Amino acid sequence: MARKQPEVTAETRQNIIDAYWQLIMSDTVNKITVKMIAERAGYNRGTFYSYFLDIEDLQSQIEDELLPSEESFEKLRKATISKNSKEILDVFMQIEDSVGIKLSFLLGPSGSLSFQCKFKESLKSLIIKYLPLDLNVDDKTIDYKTEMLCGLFYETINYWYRSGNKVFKNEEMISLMMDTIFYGVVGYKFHKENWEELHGNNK
Amino acid sequence: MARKQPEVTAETRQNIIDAYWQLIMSDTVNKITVKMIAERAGYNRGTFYSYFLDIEDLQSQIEDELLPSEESFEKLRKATISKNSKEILDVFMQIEDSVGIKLSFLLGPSGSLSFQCKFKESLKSLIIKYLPLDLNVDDKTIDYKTEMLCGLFYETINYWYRSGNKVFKNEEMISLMMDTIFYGVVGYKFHKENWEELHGNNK
DNA sequence: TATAACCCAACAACGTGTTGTGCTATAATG
DNA sequence: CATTATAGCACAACACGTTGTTGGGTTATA
Repeated sequence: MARKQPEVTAETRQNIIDAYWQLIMSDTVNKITVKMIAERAGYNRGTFYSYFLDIEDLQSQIEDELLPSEESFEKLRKATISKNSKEILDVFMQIEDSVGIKLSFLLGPSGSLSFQCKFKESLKSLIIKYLPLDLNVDDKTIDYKTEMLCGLFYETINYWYRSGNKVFKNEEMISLMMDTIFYGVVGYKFHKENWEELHGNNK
Repeated sequence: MARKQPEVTAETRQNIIDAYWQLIMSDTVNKITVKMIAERAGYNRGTFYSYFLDIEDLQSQIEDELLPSEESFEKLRKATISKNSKEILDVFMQIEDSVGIKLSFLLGPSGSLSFQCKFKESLKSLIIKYLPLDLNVDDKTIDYKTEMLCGLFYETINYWYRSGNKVFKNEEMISLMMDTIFYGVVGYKFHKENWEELHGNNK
């Protein structure tokens, strides 16, 4: 538990956080200790406990700052209404240098499962809140559809970060995602030859 | 390191593994130690090290046994060719009681990130190997499309396990997934009103 | 009676979280 | 201006738990 509560500084706190980021993002380290964080930050080990309960506490604090915000999706809602596609991009591709690097790490294989779950949950609740539903759709399937829509957003964001923004331009990426959402994963021909014959062209 | 290599039994090994499963699946425990595993299995702590290098070694061994197998997708390939939809279901929904429970746990929020990555990778390589591509599609986008197809498979499997197979029947689930893959995430009406006007109905 | 499978006790090494004490630079006070 | 005071941190030590290893002992089976 934090020992002396008032005797803390925002600067020292950030120094400890930065040291933690350096350690988890250097793939040479797998098991991180409080001692390592304190040494990297240039503080005594006891100082760590003046700022955080333990490593898990530190981790959850820095993760919460990286979740998709309410404001960003408010921008999306206005963008879909005002038909400004440029603003749609900005929401998901606001890779503000250091922030984008941290995000792509946490979302990756060496990242944090808890963060990925929280990220998906935030995405889902924001999608439900801001993206209007077609009321003609079966209530039974809408939950599944929402899950898939969220999944496509999530995977696209992940792909965007993994590809290092090199493969597609912003406009191409968002266009490709929208096409996939609205028209399906075209490109695999087995459905035309088999699937429609299986169930009949009932769609 | 395992001390006495020949002096081991498959039965004892399985008992230790079962004890580990009991511990990680009981949400009352968050930090698992070798001592806890040994006590739960009914063995001395030293016996654990005769069978596994450490907990991480145990974990990776049991995870590899749960990855989607080559045979299961061979069944899928034959199914798509022979147009037997029943066999397609069996591939992804062969929830053999205990196996399904373990799978859904590892794929969940309290599961294993390393397993989820290995699971996705296996899924991806199998999809690339067995699902035929439409050669008319742009090479640049096919990587992204494959990623999204894999994501939809993954999310559907996850949804299937999370819902406890209660919401949809097997046939309904696979039909819903196929529809989503081929025709997109219908149900959200914002695309008809906004998206097509944004980019023109160029698809 | 020999061996396989396991138990038991002990070990050094390391990480954890806490505590008491002392240092030093900056700020407040008479 | 000299002096106290305090905020921020260093340092050392503590009890405790986990780790991986080792040497020796036990028991049932063949």
